[in-house]
Amino acid sequence: MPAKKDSKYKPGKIRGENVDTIIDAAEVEFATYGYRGATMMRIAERAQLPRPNIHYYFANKQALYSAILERILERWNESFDSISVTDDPAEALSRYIHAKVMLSKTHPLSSKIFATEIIQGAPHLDEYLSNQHKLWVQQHADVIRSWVDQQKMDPVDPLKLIFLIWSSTQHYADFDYQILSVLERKAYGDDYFDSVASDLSHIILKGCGLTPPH
Amino acid sequence: MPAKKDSKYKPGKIRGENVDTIIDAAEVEFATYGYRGATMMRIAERAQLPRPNIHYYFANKQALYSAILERILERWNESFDSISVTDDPAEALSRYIHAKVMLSKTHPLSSKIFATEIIQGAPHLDEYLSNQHKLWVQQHADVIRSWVDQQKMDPVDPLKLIFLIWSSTQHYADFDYQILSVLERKAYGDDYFDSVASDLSHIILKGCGLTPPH
DNA sequence: ATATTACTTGACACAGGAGTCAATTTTTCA
DNA sequence: TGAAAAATTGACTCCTGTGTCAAGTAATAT
Repeated sequence: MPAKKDSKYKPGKIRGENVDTIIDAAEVEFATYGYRGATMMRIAERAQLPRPNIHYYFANKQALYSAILERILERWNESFDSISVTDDPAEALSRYIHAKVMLSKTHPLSSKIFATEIIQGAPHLDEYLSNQHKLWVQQHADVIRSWVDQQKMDPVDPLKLIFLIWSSTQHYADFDYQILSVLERKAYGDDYFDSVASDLSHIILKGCGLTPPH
Repeated sequence: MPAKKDSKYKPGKIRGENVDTIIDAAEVEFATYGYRGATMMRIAERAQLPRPNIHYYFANKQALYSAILERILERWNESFDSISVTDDPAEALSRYIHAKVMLSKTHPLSSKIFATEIIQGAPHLDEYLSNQHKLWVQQHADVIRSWVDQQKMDPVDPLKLIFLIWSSTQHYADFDYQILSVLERKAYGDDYFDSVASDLSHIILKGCGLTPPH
């Protein structure tokens, strides 16, 4: 186990850099092969480090994977200011959709790792799903329900609306290969995600009886 | 290589049964661990057959996986009657959404395997994506475009509408663990998928300026 | 009944991958 | 500059998983 506690020596500039390099390499690997399919060997190659060096920073594959999941969940939490009962639904939903689409743009690997994890039964996210995550959903569903009660929008099922937003926005990160194949492109264009956000907002908001802001 | 050509002996009742058992077992395994993470050993255990027996029917892991992908694509193709320019958009889209939701209900494992395959870069579906699949999408996008041109619906981007329908419907198969965790259930209720189909239809059709049929 | 083919299965060889360790080099700071 | 901690890395062990093979048993057709 590498140093982490009190020591009169610098805990690490090198450490920080290497940890980042390793995590970046591992994200690609885990997104491409899933947890079981990923190998420490390929992660080491991608990071351009000898394999034992990876084990110097992360005791084992599981620890490395956990570190990555943690980083993903942190980002998720940071990225979303909560919505509230007094918000304008059109405004709030539109912003949320935009934020989710931008996450797909900026962190597609995170989205893929998370998606794979869920598809495969969330073996490493059980606890998160049934605690933090469930709470988040319930709170936000409550807000949507209150908007419905205030007749600010059509009587849609709040959970299904949340699932609709998640699925349609994450799709552009998770299924990028399929989409790019259809588009006959190698990569998304510069402002493709902007158009996705605005098109999705249009359909979803209008579908809920709301008028997209400005 | 097992017999397949002319032989005066029965090619196999036993064969048929075993192949089915193996494929069923393998679907669970591939959906749960992805191609690389899956092991022939666990597939054999699930199928309750000795491992070499699996190799008697499928030369190797790749062959078994290919057989499964093929079966999935066949089902996909069977399940969808094409839509056409003269169809009523509301009718046609609503039917398509319903059909896709029902595929999520009846074949969640197929959906997960397909999703994982795409997320990981479609290494085994390259050819399908850039041929058959691309054609299908282009044809259907053309129909939607013609509906737009005929002013039968709002001027939505046909591709983004197709992606929206795919993502929102497949989500209930692929992300079942997440959804069930939020719903605090062990499995979907009997008519949950019906409500999904109708709620999604409502939002998406209305979002495109259409009125849901009946 | 028997020859022929289909199917079964234990035992093996081999490769890939995880994790360890000890010896060494580099960095740090007093 | 030198002692201590951090970081690197080659070499090793052990395990899991794939695919093969040969010797067997069961099914089938004449």
